[in-house]
Amino acid sequence: MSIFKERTIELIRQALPDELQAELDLNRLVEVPPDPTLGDFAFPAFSLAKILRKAPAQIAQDIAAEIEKPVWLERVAVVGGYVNFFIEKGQRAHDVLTTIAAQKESYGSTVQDTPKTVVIDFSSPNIAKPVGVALIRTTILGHSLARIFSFRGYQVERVNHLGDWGTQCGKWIVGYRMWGDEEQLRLSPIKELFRLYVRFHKEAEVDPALEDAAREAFARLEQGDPEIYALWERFRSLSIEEFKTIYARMGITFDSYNGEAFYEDKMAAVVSMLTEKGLLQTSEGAKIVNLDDENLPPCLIQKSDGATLYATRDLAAAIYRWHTYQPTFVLYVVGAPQQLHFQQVFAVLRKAGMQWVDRYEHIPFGTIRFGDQAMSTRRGNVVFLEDVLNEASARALAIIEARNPNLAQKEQVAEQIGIGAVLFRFLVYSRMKDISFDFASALSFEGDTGPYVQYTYARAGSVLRKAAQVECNSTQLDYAGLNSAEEMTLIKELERFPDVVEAAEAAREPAGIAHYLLELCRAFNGFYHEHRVVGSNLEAERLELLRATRTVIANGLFLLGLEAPEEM
RNA sequence: GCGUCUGUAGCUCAGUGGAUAGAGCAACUGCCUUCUAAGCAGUGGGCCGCAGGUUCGAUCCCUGCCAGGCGCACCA
Repeated sequence: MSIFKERTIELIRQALPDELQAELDLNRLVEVPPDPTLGDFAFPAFSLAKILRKAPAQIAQDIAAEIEKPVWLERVAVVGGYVNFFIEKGQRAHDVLTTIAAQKESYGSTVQDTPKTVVIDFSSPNIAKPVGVALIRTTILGHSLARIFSFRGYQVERVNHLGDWGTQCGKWIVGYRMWGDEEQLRLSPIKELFRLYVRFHKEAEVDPALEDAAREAFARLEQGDPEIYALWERFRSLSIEEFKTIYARMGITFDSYNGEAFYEDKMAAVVSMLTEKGLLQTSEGAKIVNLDDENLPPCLIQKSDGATLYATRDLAAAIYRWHTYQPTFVLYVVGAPQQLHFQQVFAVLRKAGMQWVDRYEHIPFGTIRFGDQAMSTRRGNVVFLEDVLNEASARALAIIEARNPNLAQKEQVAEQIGIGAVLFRFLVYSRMKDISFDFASALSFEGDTGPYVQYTYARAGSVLRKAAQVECNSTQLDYAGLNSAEEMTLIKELERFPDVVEAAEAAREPAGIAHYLLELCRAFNGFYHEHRVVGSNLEAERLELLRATRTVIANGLFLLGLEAPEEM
């Protein structure tokens, strides 16, 4: 928790009647007043009125009278039913800035005595389909969540549950044999496989026999036909290689690429386990688990032709992950349309007596639209992640050429900014919101954007470089001097970063960190505009403020998966 | 029909059981001989979808309704 909120809560607790000290959730009750002139923290006494049978204003008076003022507290004021706390400014500046200076890249992080494991299943592309914008959201969200949980002291296992099995594999095998372009496959495997996928569906509309051919090809793959298997394996590894290069541009790595093919030989065990527990029923020729008592539609386990299904694979994966990782949490970062699917899978496991499924969570997110149409892979109506990144990077480079043509390593910085803009754009919305994708807003570098945050970081760094060339006029730090409105606003923002990280973990929601960074940067830029650093009589203290701001921006950007360029 | 998510400024979105509801974009106006103007400051702009209820207090919690998205058996 942030430094002074914690101290204020402790102070209030001691001032309360004994019987209330334990039961009140002060962390929830204590708030920051809407106007800083009212105080730094406030305790509303209204909720105690009924319990104590006294007027809120009287209770507030009583609490204020009980408080023994520590050195860090400037004063306490009672306004109506509120007890308002004013923190001593110099003390606050000192404690916040020295804490950040000491903790640096670990400021805001948590150490766990015995590290708990969290498995995060994200990105998980279907390798026969392209990395469209829909896939961007799970990839970016999952990556950020992985960093947040890691920062919060968890051992994180990043799992890419590849869609590398199923009848669509038969489609690319058939497609490749009929229209495949070997050259293109080497150059750009994902786009070539995508082209085959789209063409397959187009041709299959007039020639339904293609569907049969695909089914047959997949059946032969399952039987281990060496020629077909070699083809599949080649497509798979080419696709993974290309994914890895895109992931690398975004700083993403995985601990496992075990996907659907990996679980293929673990399906029979799931079916027999469900049979043994008497959960499997036959309905219309298919094997199902009835979930009436959970108020859910039945979960389909096996098709009438004997083939297993999506749910079966997820059951196998869930069981495997439990035994492999003994996780505290398993997070599935998968779109909101699949909420029912996960409810069903989790319900089946619960019925099978696997109580550990309570640790499993679906982390849903809203749909991405392009214009007013939903993405449709089959129609080829997609935007490639790679093209978005390339475009973003190119636009960033153009801006650098126009504004800062002498910048060193322009291409690298442009990549950081362009990709930063895309990542930030996708993280700044609450994950449940549907978002409408358009290049104009995704590639905007002004206002509430990643580049704005990166720019603020670079700008502060520029002042530090400038200061290094100037004689420092003060060695004795006097934090009490940092008492202007702009400085206090900035210090308060810096102070609350640990709370923001904690909330982001609890809600599985990186958007809070993105919004926090925007506010932090606004606070910094307000300060920057109003106060001179280099050559001022508070130079040393303000440099500390700059360093702390840069530390927190860097930590926050890291949690979102963005780079923090030194210069831009 | 059932379930679920969303509904806040012209647009895109924050926000919280509490004291006057906030940003960005767009529009208009200022600010670069001074540490990066990818910036800062200002102006205008709101039945917080509608109606009840709980509460000292609701934009926030509950119920109903309206609008939109998504899902609901052999795809994943």
